[in-house]
Amino acid sequence: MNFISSKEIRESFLKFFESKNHTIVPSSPVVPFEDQTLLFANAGMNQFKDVFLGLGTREYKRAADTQKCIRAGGKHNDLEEVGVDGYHHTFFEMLGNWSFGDYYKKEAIAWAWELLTEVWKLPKDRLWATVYKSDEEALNLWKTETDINHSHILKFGEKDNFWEMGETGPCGPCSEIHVDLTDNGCKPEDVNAGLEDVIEIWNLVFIQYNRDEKGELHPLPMKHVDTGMGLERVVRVLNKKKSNYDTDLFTPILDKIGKITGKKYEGEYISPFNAIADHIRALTFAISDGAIPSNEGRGYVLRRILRRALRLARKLDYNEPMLHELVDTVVTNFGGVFPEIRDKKDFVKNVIKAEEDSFNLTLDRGIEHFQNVYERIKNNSDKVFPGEDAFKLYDTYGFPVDLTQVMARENGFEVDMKKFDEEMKKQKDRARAARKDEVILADTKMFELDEKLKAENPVYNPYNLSEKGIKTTLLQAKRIAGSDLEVLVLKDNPFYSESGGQVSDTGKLVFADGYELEVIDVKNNHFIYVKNYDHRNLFRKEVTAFVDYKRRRAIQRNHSATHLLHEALREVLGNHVKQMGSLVSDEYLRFDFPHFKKLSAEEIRKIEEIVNDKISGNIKVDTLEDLPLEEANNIPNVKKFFGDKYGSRVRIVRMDENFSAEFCGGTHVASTGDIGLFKIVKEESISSGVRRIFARTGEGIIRLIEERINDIESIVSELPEKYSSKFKEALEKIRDGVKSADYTDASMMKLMLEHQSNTIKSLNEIREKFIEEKKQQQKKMLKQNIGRHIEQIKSIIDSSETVNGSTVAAGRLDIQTSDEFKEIVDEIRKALKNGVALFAAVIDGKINLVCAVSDNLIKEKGLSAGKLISETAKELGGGGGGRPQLATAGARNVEGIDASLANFVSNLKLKL
RNA sequence: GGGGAUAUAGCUCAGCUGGUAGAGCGUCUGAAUGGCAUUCAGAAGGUCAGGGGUUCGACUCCCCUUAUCUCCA
Repeated sequence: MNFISSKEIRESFLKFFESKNHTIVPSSPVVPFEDQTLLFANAGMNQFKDVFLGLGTREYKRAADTQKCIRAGGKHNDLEEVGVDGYHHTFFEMLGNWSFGDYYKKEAIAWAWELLTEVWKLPKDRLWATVYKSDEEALNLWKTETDINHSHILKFGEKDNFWEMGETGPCGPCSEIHVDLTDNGCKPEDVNAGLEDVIEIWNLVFIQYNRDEKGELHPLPMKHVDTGMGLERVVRVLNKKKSNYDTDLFTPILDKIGKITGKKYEGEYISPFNAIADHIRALTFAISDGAIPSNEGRGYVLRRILRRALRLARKLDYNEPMLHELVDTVVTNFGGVFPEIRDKKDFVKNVIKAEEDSFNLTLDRGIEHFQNVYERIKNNSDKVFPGEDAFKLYDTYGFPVDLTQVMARENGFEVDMKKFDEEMKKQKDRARAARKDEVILADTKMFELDEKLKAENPVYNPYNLSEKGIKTTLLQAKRIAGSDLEVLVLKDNPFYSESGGQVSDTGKLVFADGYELEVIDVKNNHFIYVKNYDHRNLFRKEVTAFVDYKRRRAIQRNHSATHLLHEALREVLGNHVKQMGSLVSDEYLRFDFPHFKKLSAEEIRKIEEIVNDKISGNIKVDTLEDLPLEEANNIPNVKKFFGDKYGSRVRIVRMDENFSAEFCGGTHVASTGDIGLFKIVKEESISSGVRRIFARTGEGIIRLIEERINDIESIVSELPEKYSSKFKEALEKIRDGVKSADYTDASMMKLMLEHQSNTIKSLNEIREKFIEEKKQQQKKMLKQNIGRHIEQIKSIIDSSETVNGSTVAAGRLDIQTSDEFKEIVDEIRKALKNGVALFAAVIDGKINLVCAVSDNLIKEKGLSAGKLISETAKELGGGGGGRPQLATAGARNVEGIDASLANFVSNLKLKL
């Protein structure tokens, strides 16, 4: 058989199913932001999960695709295995075809056979089929629909041939196709035996049951087909290679690794080469789809993959960052099928380079810690590097244990790996135990419409808002146990319910008899929270619902501004910018997106300029209601949100056809001019690689100005009169200006903000100058005072008695602050050549004591300042200590000072 | 979600069982040299991350918060 490229194989698969009336769909992102239960896309069916669960539908009944998948860390794949053999991967492509309630086993089996044997020309006598032990239907179809050797159809049990999505949910029997690559042909018992030469290449799953909580199976009204075939494996089989890495999916990357490191792809180098080639594919695809290496969740999986690749690069004697250099090769080879990696190329390289640098830093720190441990143990005769220390290096400082082993061996030591593994097990047990304690509190049933309510057809329509309110009736009222909150359901609900980052509306309900209830929150479209409901019977009573109109309009300004900001960010920073989180309230808007460095002042200025230009253009905001999903997807540059699921019909909000279009269920201004001024007030990092922007619009700008005035006032109030007077005047003017300001006048707002910024700037300069002046003054004072104290100390010492040639000095010092007291402590020893001195000072009503003893007396008489001072301190109701030369203490009994000082002198005389 | 670690001068970090906050590099000043590299002498520079507690006294011990690093899930 001649060489067939991976590109041809991928294309022929899709073409084959297209000819069988399948819709070819793009791969879903490998990073499933909308599915919290899944770290990475790990099978082709992920994007159709909602269909199988009966929650969603598609425009088509047959589909085929090649799906980007990542399996790392979980049950399916141990990261440490990748590269060692020829068929484990972190990243791979899964070819698949699906039927949603359309064709079933017969076609699935016939077509699979046709593709494998007629299109790809695999020898029929080398193929084996397996079916679920009781699935006679599939067994017979293999016999009637294909010309497979009947002795090559085998039955297996649950483990191999029954597929389940989870503990409950859709499931069914499957039928696998295995290929025999042995030299002389295999026997039936070799299938599913884990042999390298007899491998499964295609799994056909027939979803026909739903498993309930009791574990019982119920037939599904709609039966589905879900198949999966690993591209890497197929390419290897069709090209008769021993290893997946010997295919054109990997060889260009392996060549590039060889070029960079100068090593040949042979012998002990094969496994690191393979692993690096595998890992760079995973990293490139995952980062392109929006994941970023970090210390938790999927980001952490990426970090581990990247660090493993770097560790293995060291086995190729290459210690420099090199992974980012491989991105180009990946993009050249896969950018045609997956254009997203081409678009994000530079971003991916930057992220990888940054992470490589950060790992090098971690390694440097780890080496230091290794040295510390080694210094401690180097003279040990057993030459064992303790497992606890190796674990600590790994656990706390991220230093890979294999590097510890290498470094230990270089010094003739061996790491105690048994102990290391024990520590690791403890760590895992801890994490697992903590997981069990989790309690799920969410009472979701509270916010679902029951059958009775559904029959009433309650309407959720927050879009056509009027200040006059809307008349409707009350369908339900339920108290939340243990609270003063009541949950109401209206026939028509005009209150927006939190979604897509936009906060819920507030407002009030007014009943015909004048009874009013305040609306404080809305959940799941229909459920309205009110406070202090007095339990009168309101069932089916007429009510007028008033949304807090002013607040809603402020929210809408921020929401529309968020859309403009999103597109402006993409224009200024690049198209890797995606919404990772968003909050739209009446006060401000918040927007999170992936970006690897701080935004510069210039970038922020540009972004604001673009948004404000669009505002001053007063562009009409279009809402396309109830658009078919497919049509919506075709809108150029349309943005979807993570965290939202879309049905077959969607809502699009568009501002300027060439600028911004987003899937969005939120409410917006009529035209952009209503927004007023847009101003970014803060830009920060919330985790590595993720930035957060806070911005304000419209009335929020006025609030911003007012907040700033308060800031300025508090600064001014700290300043002395000579600096503050002119600012006080300016403040009054601004306050007056704000009162009469019109927030829709964007240029006026802009002027006010600029003027204010300048004021704050010059104010801060003056403040710093003032603080510096004050500080210098205090220092000068301190010096002067200390000079005085030293004089006092000297005079006390000079006028003290001497006993046997040694001075015995004691006295009170006139010191007010503990700073000054600290400063004079070592001056005492300087002034005291031969003798003992004890000084006391009362600071803040407490006694501070210091005692000094000259060196000769410590040696000759065994005196200790620490002991002496603690005796005196005890007398005075305190304690203290220190070294023999010098000690300090504190006490409370101020009246006793003079007596204790006298006592001290007379006691000492006896000792000298 | 759970565990470990770190936060001290502009930078890199010491600081023991509570009792005088330090080093190296950098900065500034001065000296040596025709200039630079360099050498020597001196100086400035600290809310010991923030907040609470224990204590006569906390950089040090305890608790909380924040930020960063790291491992496990």
